[in-house]
Amino acid sequence: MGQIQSAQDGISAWPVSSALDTGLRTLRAHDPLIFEGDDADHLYEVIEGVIRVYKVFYDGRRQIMAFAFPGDIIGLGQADIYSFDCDALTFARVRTISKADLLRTVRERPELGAQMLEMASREITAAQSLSITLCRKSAIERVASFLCSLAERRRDIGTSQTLSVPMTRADIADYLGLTIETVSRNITKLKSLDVISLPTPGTVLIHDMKRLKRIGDCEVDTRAA
Amino acid sequence: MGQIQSAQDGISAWPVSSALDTGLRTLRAHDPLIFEGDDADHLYEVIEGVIRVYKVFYDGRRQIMAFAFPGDIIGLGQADIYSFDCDALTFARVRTISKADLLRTVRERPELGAQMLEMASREITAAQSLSITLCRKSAIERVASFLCSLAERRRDIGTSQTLSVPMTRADIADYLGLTIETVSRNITKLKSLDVISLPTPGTVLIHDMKRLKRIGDCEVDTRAA
DNA sequence: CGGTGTGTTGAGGCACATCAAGCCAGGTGG
DNA sequence: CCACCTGGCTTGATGTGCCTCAACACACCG
Repeated sequence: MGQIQSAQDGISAWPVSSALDTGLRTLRAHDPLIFEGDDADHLYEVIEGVIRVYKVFYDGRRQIMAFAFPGDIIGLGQADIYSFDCDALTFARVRTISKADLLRTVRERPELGAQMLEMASREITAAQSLSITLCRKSAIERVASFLCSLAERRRDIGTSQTLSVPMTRADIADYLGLTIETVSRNITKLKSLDVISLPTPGTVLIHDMKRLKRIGDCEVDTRAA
Repeated sequence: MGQIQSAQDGISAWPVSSALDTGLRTLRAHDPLIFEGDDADHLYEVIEGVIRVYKVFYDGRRQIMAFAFPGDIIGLGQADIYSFDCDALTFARVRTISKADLLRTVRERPELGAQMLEMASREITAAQSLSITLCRKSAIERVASFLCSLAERRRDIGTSQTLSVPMTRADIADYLGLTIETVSRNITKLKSLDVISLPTPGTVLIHDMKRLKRIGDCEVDTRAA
């Protein structure tokens, strides 16, 4: 249970890995993958499961910077040492890619460099849109846009769909810059607005995708009861 | 007045531009450089002055995503069209770089691709740290870390230094996700803590760099009077 | 001289944090 | 079997940091 669909787009969305000597690694839930300060000599491509990328502060507060799903690459924005911690949210498999190998290969096949730049571009866009989410949006807008972005990763966009949400309220809170209580209250609010329901724990049923998206994009005034 | 030091590291920190057919463009304060939705066919390297990168929302609110200083590249994270607006904060000069030319050149000289990836990496790091600033920090911590990051761009880090701050309170507020009043109040608070002073408008004198940095890094409890 | 843009300061309100209590499911041990 | 604990989640009461609204100081300019 709680297991994310394995890469539905086939073996790997990222052609670089197929041109390289790569390894595989299997993680159980909560197994660590990267510690902040480690030598950043590898990239990781998520094959199955969900990986949690986060920073812990001196005072114990935690900012989750990303949930990495199958097809995502971890470590692109890292120079010599990693600036974050990283562990498995669920059972997961990742492909390990040596950065040294990768750079050598890119030298031989420049077109792969463009691919990597594109991946990096996407990561920049993601980080910037997270900035905006965290700064400009109200609590309910953050929760709504979080659910939307989960749904969008599942490709099959319709008006109604069920969504596996393997992360706890604490994970969501630390990703959205809220407390678990506020996350919980706003999920309840979305329920009472008939936009979603929770058939089982760890599952969200989206009734009205368009409305959820409008709320997440700040196009709805949700202050009324 | 209000003019930022021109690139003190010489002609260009970015070797790519020297290998390419590039153009130059001069902007007066408030001249636009990029409109959201434009074809993203160029990158821009700031030579002199400060460029403001921002998004405007349907409701008129504005999020400044970056202030670009000499040596910075604008447009790296953009696919086919720009997703932001961009104008000059001060008098500025930028080098225009055709993306098509650039890609062609990278194909011939793969080592430039690695350079670009590094630039992209830096941008990812910047965007992520902005996320954290916006989400985890109190108002005074945001203002302090903003001043610190301005000071760090000036390289010469000591315990005391004067800083040219060419942006208005509104710019700072829209960068930090605060209101102009809150920015003003917290600058006053930093003054009354004897960490900074304002010799003239547009100039900040940092008395205690270490303390400012500690505040910006959330290592100080500033709730007491 | 009034008009405009920028910055500062004060009073009050609101959204979210904090503190606290309780529900439910699952596990463990008597 | 029940008693008890634990972890995840929800809900309520209260506090607080920042926003909102408002007034004013100051420089610049036609």
